[in-house]
Amino acid sequence: MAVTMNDVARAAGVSLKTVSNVINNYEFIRPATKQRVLDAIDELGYETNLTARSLRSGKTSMLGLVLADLSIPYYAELASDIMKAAWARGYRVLVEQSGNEAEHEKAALQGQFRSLTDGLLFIPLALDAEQIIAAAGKKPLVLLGEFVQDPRLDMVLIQNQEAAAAVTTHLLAGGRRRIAVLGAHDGDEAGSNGLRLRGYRAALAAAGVEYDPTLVVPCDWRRDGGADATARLLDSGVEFDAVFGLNDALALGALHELLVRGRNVPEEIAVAGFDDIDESRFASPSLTTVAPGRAEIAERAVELLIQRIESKDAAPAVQQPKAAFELRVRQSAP
Amino acid sequence: MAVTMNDVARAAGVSLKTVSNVINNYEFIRPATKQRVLDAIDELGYETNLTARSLRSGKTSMLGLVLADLSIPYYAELASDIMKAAWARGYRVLVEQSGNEAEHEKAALQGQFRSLTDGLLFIPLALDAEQIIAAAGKKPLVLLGEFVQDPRLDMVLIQNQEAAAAVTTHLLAGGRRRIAVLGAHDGDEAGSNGLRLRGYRAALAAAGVEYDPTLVVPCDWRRDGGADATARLLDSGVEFDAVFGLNDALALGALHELLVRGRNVPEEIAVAGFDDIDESRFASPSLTTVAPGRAEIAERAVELLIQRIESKDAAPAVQQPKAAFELRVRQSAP
DNA sequence: GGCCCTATCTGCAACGATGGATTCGAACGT
DNA sequence: ACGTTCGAATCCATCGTTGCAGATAGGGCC
Repeated sequence: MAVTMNDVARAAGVSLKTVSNVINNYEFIRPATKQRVLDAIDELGYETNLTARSLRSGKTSMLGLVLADLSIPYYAELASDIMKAAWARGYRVLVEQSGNEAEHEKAALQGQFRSLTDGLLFIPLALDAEQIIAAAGKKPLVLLGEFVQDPRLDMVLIQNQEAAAAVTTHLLAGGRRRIAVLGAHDGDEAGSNGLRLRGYRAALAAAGVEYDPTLVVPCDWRRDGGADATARLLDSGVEFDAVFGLNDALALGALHELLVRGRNVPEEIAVAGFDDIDESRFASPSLTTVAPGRAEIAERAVELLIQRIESKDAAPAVQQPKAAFELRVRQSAP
Repeated sequence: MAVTMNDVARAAGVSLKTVSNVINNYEFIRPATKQRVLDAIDELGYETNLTARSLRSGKTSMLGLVLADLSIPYYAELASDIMKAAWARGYRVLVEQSGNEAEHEKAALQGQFRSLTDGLLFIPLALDAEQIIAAAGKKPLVLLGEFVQDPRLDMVLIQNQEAAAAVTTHLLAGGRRRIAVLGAHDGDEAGSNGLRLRGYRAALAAAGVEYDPTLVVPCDWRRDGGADATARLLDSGVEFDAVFGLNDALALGALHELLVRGRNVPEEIAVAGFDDIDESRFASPSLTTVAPGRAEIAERAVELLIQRIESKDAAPAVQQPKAAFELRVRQSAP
């Protein structure tokens, strides 16, 4: 049915191995022979069977990418960047959605599906460092951005704490003193929520503003989570003059709820987010946020993973410099 | 290095084939034997090598999905749905971004990468039916939603024309008479732009409103495309009392530009879109749009493709009923 | 001229699984 | 009692490539 190397070899009057050599750019082939093989390939419409190649060579040229859900804009945009970066280096990306559930994350780390990839990019949300190390197989693994550090794991970090502090400082500079935080729990330590909350507190402390736990509202990191949390906050009667969503979706949900309730943004209440997804630029009012260096993270993570795959030396996790972040001041918090 | 079936067989004291039989749930195996094999698998941490299985069985259990770019919310949400539908049926999805370029689409249809998948889901944007038929290989192929019909191809359609007509009719019912259209070219016929434009014209005609080509503004189907087009429209001095973005991104870009320019939405100018992406619900004002039945499309397309893969009969493209659409009336065009 | 080297091409054996035929008893029917 | 059937496990070939080791033939060197 399918055309194989054997068919090409027969058509070109050479051995199967020579066809293989041509395809793999083996150095010592007479130009005439090479041309004959290429012609035969063309004529028969031969295509390499990547499955067979993988089995024999032990490489799949695919990277796994585990994230919560593609319908979340930040992950979708990050996935897009990662796919482009991988593609440019001759790798494809197999995406797996964990739905933010520990079971799925664990399954993705161990699962059969790993035998289809040469390495894994992982955005952990439910698992902590210990669990990841326990569950991880022996193939290269690079963690992305959203996590606490651990010297035993390779990871590409964003400046969660510093960037969150920058946002908070910006809000403080605008005269805000009662800044609500959406998406964290008072006491969170690990994970991006913990780190961003820490940044918030550090900025408050630096400005001599007292930290008030009643301003910290836990919720899902999604638009409706942000809207609900804001509604609860308004209903509870807690006073606040700014909202910091720990990601843009939260901030946009909050923004929506505030406007629905007739609050003026930013005059009465300022709103800021974290991520700088494309949508934020076009919100009304446009959303002040911080860009964590998404493109850079994607590039670095892919680069690091491929390096681990291709060089056999299992070097211990090198401390990567963190990606540069950039505050984007827009209308919602000028 | 990796544990193979052979190792398991040795450990369990059975033949390699018996291990294979256990894994594939072969009916006639003594419970005791089965248990011994399972124990051995567990103990050795054996994992099936999917590459080898694919080579031998000729099936990869992967579906290809070609779309323009995951950073576009509609595609990201669709991809998410598709992956879930495929997953539920035991298939994985390998996403490929075409960037909306004919070359890339063609490459995706023919490329080596197809040897990694059992079939392809394809959202064509740059290629027309002829080109697709010419480029397509012999593996199953199902086209998604955004395209004109062709009896030679399998496809799952959305009601482009009807849904666009419904949006237009809604705007007309609100008293709007000068409805600008973003994202089409006067004269477009094929593709979703053509079909949606046709729906718009049909609705105008039904209401006895004259069609004015100066209200039709071509642009990229992205937020900034919509914003730019709106800016041009405003600058040109053409009068209009509503904007219909042929997708939500366009409408959201338009909404943003209108608000920046101080126009009242919806009092002065109503805005409506097409797709009902999650973001639209949370825009301010929230966006009136039409949901084309995304979940249904995803489900149907996956189902159809898998059916084609698993039943060898190459039945000619059955005319699928189109997915049901639903108008979502919100603040931007009440 | 004999020897080694280099360029060019070939053959064999894997990679790790599955399909199909086959073997070997034990149970069954008459 | 003996052929038949059926459950349970085994054996062999095979999927389409690539790695590694040959094989062959000119050419240059001494």
